[in-house]
Amino acid sequence: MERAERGERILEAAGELLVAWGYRRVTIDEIARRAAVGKGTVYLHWKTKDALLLAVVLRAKSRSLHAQLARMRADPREILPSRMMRGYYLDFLAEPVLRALYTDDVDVLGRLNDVAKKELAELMAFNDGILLRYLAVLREHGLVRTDIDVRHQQYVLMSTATGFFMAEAMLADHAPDTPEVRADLFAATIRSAVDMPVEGFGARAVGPPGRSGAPRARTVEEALVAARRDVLPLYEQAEEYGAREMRRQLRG
Amino acid sequence: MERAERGERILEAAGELLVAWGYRRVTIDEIARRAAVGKGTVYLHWKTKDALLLAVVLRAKSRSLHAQLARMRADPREILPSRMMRGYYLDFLAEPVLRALYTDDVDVLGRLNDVAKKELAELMAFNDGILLRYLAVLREHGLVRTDIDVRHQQYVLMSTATGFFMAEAMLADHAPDTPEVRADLFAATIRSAVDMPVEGFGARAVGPPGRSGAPRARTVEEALVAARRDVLPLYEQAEEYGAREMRRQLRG
DNA sequence: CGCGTGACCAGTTTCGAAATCTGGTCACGC
DNA sequence: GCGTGACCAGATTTCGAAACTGGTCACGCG
Repeated sequence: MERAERGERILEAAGELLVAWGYRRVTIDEIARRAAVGKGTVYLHWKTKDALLLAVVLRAKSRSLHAQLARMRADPREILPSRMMRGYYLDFLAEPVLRALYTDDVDVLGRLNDVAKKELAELMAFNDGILLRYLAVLREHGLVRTDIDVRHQQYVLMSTATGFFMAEAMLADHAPDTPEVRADLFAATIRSAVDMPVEGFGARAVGPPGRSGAPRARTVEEALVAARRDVLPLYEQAEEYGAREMRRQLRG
Repeated sequence: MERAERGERILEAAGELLVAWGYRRVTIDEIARRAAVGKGTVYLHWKTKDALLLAVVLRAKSRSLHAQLARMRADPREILPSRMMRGYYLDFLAEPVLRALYTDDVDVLGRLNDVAKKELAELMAFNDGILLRYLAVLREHGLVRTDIDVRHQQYVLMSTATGFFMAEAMLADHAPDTPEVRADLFAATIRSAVDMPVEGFGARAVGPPGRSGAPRARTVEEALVAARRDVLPLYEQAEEYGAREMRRQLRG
């Protein structure tokens, strides 16, 4: 049990340094000093520096994913794109590592070696796939607009998210002061652009005819619960992928 | 007439080089060579290198603004945020200088001297003000949603635009292939998030009670034409500002 | 006389080699 | 057997010298 706790301390120290100094300036020596272990010990846990810092990022992402899952389990409405992205956005702001990843992106990602870059690219491709399947599921259940091609819808989602994330750094001056307000604006944008509008329908009838035999839900609430059954496994899969990837970077 | 044509050639050469090499690598010597004038001649036209390159950017922006105005004069619907941003986006993609400004932004803007930075910051602040007044005008005429604070609405507009602009560089892989499709997705996003929804209303009744004595328009068409009367001067003002700024950078 | 020019200057950037630092290893010893 | 830090090769930083570049201006051509 000594071992795991030590690894944890190393990850913690690496995370702090990554946020405070940026990738370029972080040194293994300093990480070891902060974690109060010998330098060699760091290499008993991770193959390379990149593997360690990748693990830091993966852990932050995994935490965010975990929170996401908890929210969705607690309230099926959280599977709606607007709600989901709202949560993601707030987690992103609260998690310094993830924020640094976007704010400093050149600094943080520019110096990764090719292996780590490939891992990260794979992770993003994987997440891309998950997002696409997620949108397809919601479409089946009449929970997102169907007047746009799924891939286009995904592009809209990604672009808008990129915009609000980048705005944190670029439009900092003119931005509404509280993260919650910004999150709400982001959510409202996604809701009107991606979520299936329900108000107009009296929140009763849902969406278009579900293809491929998905049973037609009567109320939005029912559709949400039904869709959640299909969405949760996707997120669990994403979580699993991250965990597996993190394990792959370990020694032993 | 010799003079103006010469200045034009210099601007042209500077623009080409800016796009091809990025700000850092552009040299006055090379600009002069390409424009087939002596180096000193460049300084007969502009006070400094930064003034010249700022002029290149301002001219590109001015061209975009000019096209915008032409579109709005031709069709009042072009004043709607979704339409306006769509045009802006396409111009942006078509104008290499503007595109380079976003793609390379660190490279292009990072090296400007303090004076040029201040000018640019002022320009952006000015445009910010214009955008705000533009939204206020449209609101008066019931052409944009009123369920959001104007400043928040502006933030949504800027963030979303930032996202679609950055996506050009960041999401290049997964992006729909034609600029027009991307422009349409952008426009659709803005439309649903910012434009006043009209379909549901049968495109007849318009918006909320106009305050401050603006006469209540009966149809969307009428509202558009009325709003255009107030919007055009704003854009002309922006154009004027750019022209003035450009003149300020000249010799004599 | 006036406009365009390129040699010229000062300040900045680039270059290159020496010096320093850092990721990663491994023989040691607790 | 696990943790450690001295150690090594390769990468990065440093720093003075060399090269370049923005900007000026005395010249001379028309």
